[in-house]
Amino acid sequence: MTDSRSLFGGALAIIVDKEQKRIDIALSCKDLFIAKGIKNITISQIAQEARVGKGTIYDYFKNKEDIVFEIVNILMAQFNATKEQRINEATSTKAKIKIFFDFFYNPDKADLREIFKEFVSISLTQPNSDIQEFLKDTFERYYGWFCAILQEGIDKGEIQPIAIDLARGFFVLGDGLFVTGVMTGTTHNIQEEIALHINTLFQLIEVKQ
Amino acid sequence: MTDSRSLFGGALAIIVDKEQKRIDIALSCKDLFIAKGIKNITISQIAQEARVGKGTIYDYFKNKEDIVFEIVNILMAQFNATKEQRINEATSTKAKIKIFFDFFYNPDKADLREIFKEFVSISLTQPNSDIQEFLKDTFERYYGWFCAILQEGIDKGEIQPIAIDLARGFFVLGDGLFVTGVMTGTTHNIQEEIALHINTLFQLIEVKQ
DNA sequence: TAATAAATGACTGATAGTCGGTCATTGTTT
DNA sequence: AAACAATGACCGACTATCAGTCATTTATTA
Repeated sequence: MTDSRSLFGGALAIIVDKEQKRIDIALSCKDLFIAKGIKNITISQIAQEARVGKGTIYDYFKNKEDIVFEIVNILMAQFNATKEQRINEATSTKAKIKIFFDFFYNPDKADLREIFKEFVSISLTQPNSDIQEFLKDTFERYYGWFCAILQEGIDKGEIQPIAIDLARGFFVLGDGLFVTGVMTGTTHNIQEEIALHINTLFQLIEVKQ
Repeated sequence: MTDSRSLFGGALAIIVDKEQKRIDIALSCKDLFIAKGIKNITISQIAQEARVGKGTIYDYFKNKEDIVFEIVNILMAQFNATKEQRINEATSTKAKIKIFFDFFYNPDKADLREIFKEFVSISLTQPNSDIQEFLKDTFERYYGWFCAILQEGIDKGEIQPIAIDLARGFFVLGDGLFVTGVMTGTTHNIQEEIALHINTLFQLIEVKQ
């Protein structure tokens, strides 16, 4: 844990990489959050799981919600790292879009979705400026990306220009299915539902040869 | 409060209409929930606002979340009561659909949305069987209704049959916009966004004369 | 040894939820 | 009509729990 040193002036004591330790603590209790949910964990349990004292948790996090935020940040960063590549591998616009939405159904991402669910719950009722900023950035980035995929499809002559006007509502499809899916307990066939919707929409917006 | 009596055997004491009192308590603290949010209210404050003792709250509700659930139930029932009429007043299918989504933008329903937001947050992470049932019923009912509106439009020759395949994704539009809107703090122009999406979609699914 | 950063867990204040007891109302008995 | 019995409604003091703080200890380096 004690690895990086202050470069300014003489460091007189242990200097830990605060950022790294924050990550270590967050990851060490990730499974606990996924298994039990934020409401059913205590800070003491978290501290125990992370092998640190209770007070130490507060040296690195504002509160429980802040830990969830960190976990989401870490997992999202990992997710984003591979996402671009996976989308680029697809050839058609339709395939790209399906992959674009795979966050919502990819079995490998079940953990991320579970934490994301907690995060959405927090974001709805107790957002802070960091969360707001994160959400806004993430949204804009993905939405811009989604529009770029559509535009590319238009430029290539695959889909009609009208697709751009559908972008916003289209983009929100995943969120809507996710939330209603979780709430009604019908998350099993989200992949099919997304596929059906995209296929149907493509019947309408595809450029006829 | 003391009105109905047990009909079986001799009733020996005051009998209050439990259902009505549950409603009275819920409504009396509705504004408190809207103003502060569930996290920032204590049961004591709620009891004070409702002019009852703290213990009495627990005679009628399991916990704070249960109160939010009751408020949502009440407001939704009021909302539903007028919804059918408002939709029937519209003539075209497109107009009906726009009204169908007005939950998400009608200024008169801001209170309902505020409570609904809390309710969604709760439903995501601490659902119980009552909540699950409520959500499932509500969902099925509205989805069935939405499909019926589309089908009617198809039967009338207003829109193409393909619209039915879009129903699920289309239906989820409001939820998606609502959640992302709240999370990114961009709830102001939901009405326009819904209108744009519907108009665009109608360009594609309308039956050309 | 002095200086400083990091870590800690006992402590505090707040609050959710419980429980034993009181009160109000009405049926029953005399 | 008075006394009593039975019961549901109501309540707030009490308990248990837990988030968050802070005085103290430990570790490291010069």
